[in-house]
Amino acid sequence: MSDIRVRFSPAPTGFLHVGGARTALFNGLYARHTGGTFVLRVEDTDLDRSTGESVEQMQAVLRWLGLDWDEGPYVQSEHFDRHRAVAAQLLADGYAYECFCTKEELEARAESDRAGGRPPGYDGYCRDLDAATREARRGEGRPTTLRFRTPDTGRSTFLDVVRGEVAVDWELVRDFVLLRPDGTPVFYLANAVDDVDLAITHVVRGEDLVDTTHRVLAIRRAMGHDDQPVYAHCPLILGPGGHKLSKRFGAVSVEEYRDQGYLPEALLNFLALLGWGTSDGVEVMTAAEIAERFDLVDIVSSPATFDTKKLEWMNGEHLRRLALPDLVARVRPFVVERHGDRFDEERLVAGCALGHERATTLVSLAEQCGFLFAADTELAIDDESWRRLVGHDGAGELLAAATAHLERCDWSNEGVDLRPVVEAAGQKPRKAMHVFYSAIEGRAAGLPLWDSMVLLGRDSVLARIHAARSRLDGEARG
RNA sequence: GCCCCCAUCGUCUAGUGGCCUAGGACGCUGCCCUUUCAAGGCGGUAACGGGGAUUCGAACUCCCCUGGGGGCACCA
Repeated sequence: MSDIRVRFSPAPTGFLHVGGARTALFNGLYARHTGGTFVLRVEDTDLDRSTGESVEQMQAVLRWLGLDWDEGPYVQSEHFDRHRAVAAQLLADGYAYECFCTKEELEARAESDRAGGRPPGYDGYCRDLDAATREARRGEGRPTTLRFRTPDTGRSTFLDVVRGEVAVDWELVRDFVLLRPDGTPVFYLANAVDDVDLAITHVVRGEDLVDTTHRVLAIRRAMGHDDQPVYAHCPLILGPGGHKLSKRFGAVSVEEYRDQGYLPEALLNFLALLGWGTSDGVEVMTAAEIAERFDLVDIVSSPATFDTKKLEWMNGEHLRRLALPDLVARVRPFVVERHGDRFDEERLVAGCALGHERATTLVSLAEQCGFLFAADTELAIDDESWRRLVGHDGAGELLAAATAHLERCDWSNEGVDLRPVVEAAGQKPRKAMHVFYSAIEGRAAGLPLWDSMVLLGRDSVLARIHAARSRLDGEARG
C-alpha cells in the first residue's frame, strides 16, 4: 500500500449529483490505481443545510456505484472542538481577528459596493480594531465571528495537475470567516484542518473550488504546515447545449439513473469517460480495468457535456456482458415493482433470456417482460400499438386465421410460426407481424414471438387473441 | 464590476511542430441479416470558433477577439 491518500468530501445537503459522483469516482480510481487510501469525509459544517438522511443516502449511492471507501466516513461536526482549537491558536498567533459586523450590516455594505461599482465581499471593517473597541463591541452583545487575515501583498500559488501552476494576487483575496458567531467552523477551516489531520496527499475535486484553495492553503501555512497536497481540479460536467447541468435537462442525481434502470458499472464507466480518456480507443471497461489505466495527469482540461444517448449505449454494452442469473437478479426488482402480485420467477428467467441481447436498460427489459405476468383477459395493450393494430388492413382476419392455426398446430417453436398465416393472407411478415405482437405481448415490438407463445401456453395465447378480436369487433360496431 | 479557466465532428475524445487530405466511440444515416424491436456485420455524414504572430512548416507555440464555464458568502 502506498502513502497516497485521497478523499471524497461531499456536503450532505441533498442527493449525490452526477458531478459529485464523478469526483468520488476519480478519487476512488486514483486510490485504486496507486494502491493508496480512499477516505470518505462528510463536510457538514453548515448544520442548517446538512441532514443525516443525506449522509445515509450518499453512502448508499456510493456503495451502489461500487465506490467503496477505505476509511471513514469522518464527520466534521464530530470534530468541531479540534477546529475551534486551531481557530483559537490562529487568533492567538495573529492570523485571525474578531469581527463584530452583523449579517445585515455586511449585506448593506456589500450592496452599496455593488452599486458603487466596487467589488463585493468583506471590506475589512473590523480588521484593525484596538483592544478597547473590541471590548466595547462585545459589551454591546454583538455577534462575534472569527476572520482570517489574508496577506495584503504578494501572490499565492499552488500546483494543479490539470491546470499547471495556479496563482492569484493576495490583494484580491478577501478576509474570510473561520468561525461563525455560534462557534461552528466554516468550510475553509474544517477543510484545511482535516486535510492535515487525515494526511491527505492528493485533492481531486470540481473546478468550482479552485479559488478556495488559496484560502485553505493560507490556513494550512498559518497552522505551521508549509507542505501542499497535490491538487487536481476537474472541469465541471455540463448539460445539453454546453450549459450548466440542471434539473431542467433531465436527471442529475445518481438515484434517478439507478431508478431508470441503468447499471452501476455502466454509469461508472460512462462517468469515467467524461473528462478522462485513454488514447487506445478502448471505452467499455470494468471498474478494475479503468482503475488500472486511470491517472490524474490524463484528466481533460475542458468541460464535458453529459450525453444520455451514449450512457444508454454503454448500459446495453454492460447489460450484455452480464451472465443470465446476474441479469435476472438486476431486473427482478423492477418486475416485482410492476407485477408483484402475479410475479413468476421461471417466467422472469425465460423472459430475460429472450431479451438479453436487445435490452438497453433494466426498465425497458422489465417492460418487455411485462406481458408474461398479465392475466390473459387483462393484458394492457399500449395505445400506440393498439392504434396501429386497428389501422392495419385485415387485422381481424389475420387474428382469426392465427386462431385457426394455433388451435391445432404442434405447440413448439416451429409449430407456432405465424409466417405461413401472414403469407396465406397475402401480406408481408415485416409489415403485419406487429398485429400479433400487440395482441399477445401488448406492444407492437417485444420479445421474440414464437418463444413467447410457447412460454405462455396454447390456452393463454388463444385467450389473448380472442380478447383482442372481441375488442376489435366492439370498436368496429361502436 | 473584478479574478481565473476552457475552446478538434451534434456529443465524448485521440492528437503535444512535419506520421493529419485530422483517428476512434456515441448519435444520425445507407445496405446486409431478420417473426417485431433491438443487437450484430459492412459503409456513409460530420470538426481543428475568428483574426494576427512565430516558423521552411502549425490542430498543436504566443497575442487579440468571440463564445462558454467557474469564482468574488456567516454554501461547500
